[in-house]
Amino acid sequence: MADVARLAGVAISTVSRALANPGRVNEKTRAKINAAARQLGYTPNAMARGLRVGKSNIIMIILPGSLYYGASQVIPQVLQSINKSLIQGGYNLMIANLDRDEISERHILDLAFGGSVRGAIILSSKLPEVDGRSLANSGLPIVSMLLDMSDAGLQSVVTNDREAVRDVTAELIRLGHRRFFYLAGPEGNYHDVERYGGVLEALEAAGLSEDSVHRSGGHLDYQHGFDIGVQAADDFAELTEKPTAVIATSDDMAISFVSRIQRTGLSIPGDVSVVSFDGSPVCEFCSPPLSTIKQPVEEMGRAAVDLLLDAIDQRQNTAAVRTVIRSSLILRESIAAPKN
Amino acid sequence: MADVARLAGVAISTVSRALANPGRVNEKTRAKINAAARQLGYTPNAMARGLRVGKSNIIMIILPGSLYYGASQVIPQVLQSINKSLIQGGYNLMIANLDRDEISERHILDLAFGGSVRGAIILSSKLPEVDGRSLANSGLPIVSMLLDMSDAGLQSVVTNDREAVRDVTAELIRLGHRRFFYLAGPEGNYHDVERYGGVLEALEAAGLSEDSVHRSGGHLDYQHGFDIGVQAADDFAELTEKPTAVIATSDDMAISFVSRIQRTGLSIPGDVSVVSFDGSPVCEFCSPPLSTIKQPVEEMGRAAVDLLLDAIDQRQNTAAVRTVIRSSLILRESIAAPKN
DNA sequence: CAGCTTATAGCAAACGTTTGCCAAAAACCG
DNA sequence: CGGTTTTTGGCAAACGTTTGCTATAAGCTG
Repeated sequence: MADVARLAGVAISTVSRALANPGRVNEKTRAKINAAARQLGYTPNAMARGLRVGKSNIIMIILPGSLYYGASQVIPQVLQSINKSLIQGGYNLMIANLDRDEISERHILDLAFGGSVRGAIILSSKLPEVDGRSLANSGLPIVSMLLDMSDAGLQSVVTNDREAVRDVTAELIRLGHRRFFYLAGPEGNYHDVERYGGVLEALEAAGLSEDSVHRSGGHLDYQHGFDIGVQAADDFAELTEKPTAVIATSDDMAISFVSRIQRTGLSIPGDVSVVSFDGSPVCEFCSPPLSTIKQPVEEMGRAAVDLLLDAIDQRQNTAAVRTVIRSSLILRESIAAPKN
Repeated sequence: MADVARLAGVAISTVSRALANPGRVNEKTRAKINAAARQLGYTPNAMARGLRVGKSNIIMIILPGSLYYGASQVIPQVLQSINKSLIQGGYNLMIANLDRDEISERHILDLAFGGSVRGAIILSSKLPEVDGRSLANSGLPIVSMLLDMSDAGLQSVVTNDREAVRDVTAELIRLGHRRFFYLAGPEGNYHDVERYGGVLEALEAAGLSEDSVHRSGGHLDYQHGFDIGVQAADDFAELTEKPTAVIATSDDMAISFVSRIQRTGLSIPGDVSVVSFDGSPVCEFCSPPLSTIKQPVEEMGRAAVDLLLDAIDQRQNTAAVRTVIRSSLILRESIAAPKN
C-alpha cells in the first residue's frame, strides 16, 4: 500500500480510503490511485483489514459430520445455493464439520471465538459447547437450516415436513390405502419426528389407528440411505399382511427399497405405492418414476443467507424466528389406488 | 491475551509462546497459562496471528461454476474427502466458484493475492487471470484434481480415464459388440477428450473403424447430466441401424438414457448394453443395475491434499507432476453379449 | 561459593490495514 | 477580496498477535 501511495503521490491513508471508502476521496486522485494499484498488481491484505476492522468476511456452514454429503441428496444443493447467495453479499463460505468428538467442537469454537468467521449457518441439532465456551453465546449471528432450532433461540429456516407428509398420507388414504409402511431415518431426529408425526396426524384424521403403520429403519443415519432401503425390504418381506403404501423419508432409501422389493416379484404401484422425501432429480428416471416431496432447498438456502446477513447488519430481525418454506409434492407413477 | 498474561502473572510474550510454541516455555508456567486462558475463555485471534506470521490456514477449492455440484455425483464426494484430509492437517476449506465472468476471476485472485488463503485445489481447466495478476504466478501452491493440468506446470491428480474407457470398450468388443453409441459430456473438455480417445483406441486395436461409434451429446455440461441422457435417447431413436452398446460419460446421463429407451420397448442388456462413468451408488439400484466405472474420488482427494500440504511445507516435490489413481470397473447386469 | 552455561521470561518492534482527528486547500459567499 | 464553509489529504494510533534480542534466574562445575 505504501508503494501504491508513493507511486500515486499521495499518503497511505488516502489510498486506503480510495480503495475501501469510495466518496471520501476526490474522483481524480482516486483514478490515479487505482491506476497505480493496477500497475503494481496490488491487492489489499484481507487479514490486516480484518484485524483492523475486527470483522471477517467468512461465513461458516456447520455440517453434521456423520452426514455424508456425498450421499445425501440435499446437502450439495444447500451448499451450492448458500454459496451463491453469500458471494453476492461479498462473503465467502467455509465448511466446518461437527462430528461427535470434542476435537471438532473445539475446532468450530476456535473458528467462532478466534474472529475467523462472521456468522454461521448450522445444519446440525447440536450446538458446540466445551470448556464454558459455547457457540450460542459467541455473539456470532447464527441461523439454523433444515432443522427447527427456534427453541434454542436460533432463527430457523425449515420446510413444512409434517404438513407435507400428512398431506401425502391423506392422499394415499383417499386412494384407499389402509396399511402403511414407514421408512424412518435416524430415530428421534427432528425430521423423523416431524415426518412420522405427519403420518400419524393423517391416520388419526381418517379415524385409523396407529397400528396401521409399520415403522422400519431408524437405526442408521441418512448417510446410509441406500442401506436403510435394503434392510427395510427384508423387513417388508417378513410381514404377513403386507402394507399397500410406503412412505420413505429420503429418496435414497426409497430407491433401494423399490429395487429390492421389485426383485421379489412385487410391482409398483400395482402391489405397493411408494412416495419419498427430498425431490432429487433421479426420481424421475426410476422405474416406475417415483413420487417425491420436493424440498425447496434453493429457496431455503437463500432465505437462510438473507436472515444471516440481516442479523450481521443489525437490521432488526422483526421477522418470525421460524421461517417455513413449503415443500411440494411431485406426483409420479409410483402411486396408485390399492388393488382391491 | 493481555488479560491471560495478567491473570497468570507472566508477560504477554510468554503466553503467546506457551500457546503456540510448546517447549519454549516451562511446563509449570505453561499449565498456569492454560488454566488462565480456559478460565477467561480466551481464544487466540486467527487474523492477528495470520497477519503477523504472514500465513493463513485456509485452503480454497476452486470449482467450475457451471458445474452444478448438487447434480454432479462426484463433486460432493470430492469436497467431503478433501475437507476431511485438510482438517487433519489443521487447515480449513473455503469454497470458491470460478464462473465465466470476470467478477469471479477477480474474486479468486483477490483471495489468492490478499493473503486469505494458503493454497488451492482447482477443479477447473481455466486459471483465473486478469489485469496482469494470474493465479499461476501468485506464488500460491496449487494442485489440480480430476483434470490433468501438468502441462501448465500444476501437480495434477487424475484417474486413468482413457485407459479405463479403453478397457471397458475392449471388453464390449470381446463380447461381440460392433456398433457403439458414445454419450458425450461437454465437448473438448479434458474428460471428453480422454474418454472418447479411449473408445477410439479400443476400436483401432480391434481393427474397427471410427464409424462404428456414434457420438451423441457434447453441447451441455455435466450439470445437465439427466438432460443429456434424455436428448441422447431421442437421438438414438432416430438411428436406423441401432448400436448394441452404449458408453456414457456420467452415471446421470446413463440413468436417464436407460429410462427413456426402455420406454420405447428396448430392453437392457437384451437389446442394448450400457456402461457409464463415475461409480455413484445409485447405479446398483437401477433396473437393471448399471455397470459403471468407479472413480476413486476419496483417494484422489486425499492425494491432492497430501501434495498440496507437501508443497506448502516446501517438502521437495520430487514426485511426478502427474499422479494417476486407477478407476475400477464395477460390472453389473447392464452388460451382456449382443443378441445374435 | 564464584564463575560459568543454559533455560526461561520480558521488551518492543513489527505485520498491513483503517480511521479519528487535524491541517491544508479549495470552493463559496457577501 | 477577506471570511467562512466544505472538501480532501496526512499523521499517527490502533487492531492482537509473534519473535529477535536482551535480561534475568536457575543450574552446574570445580
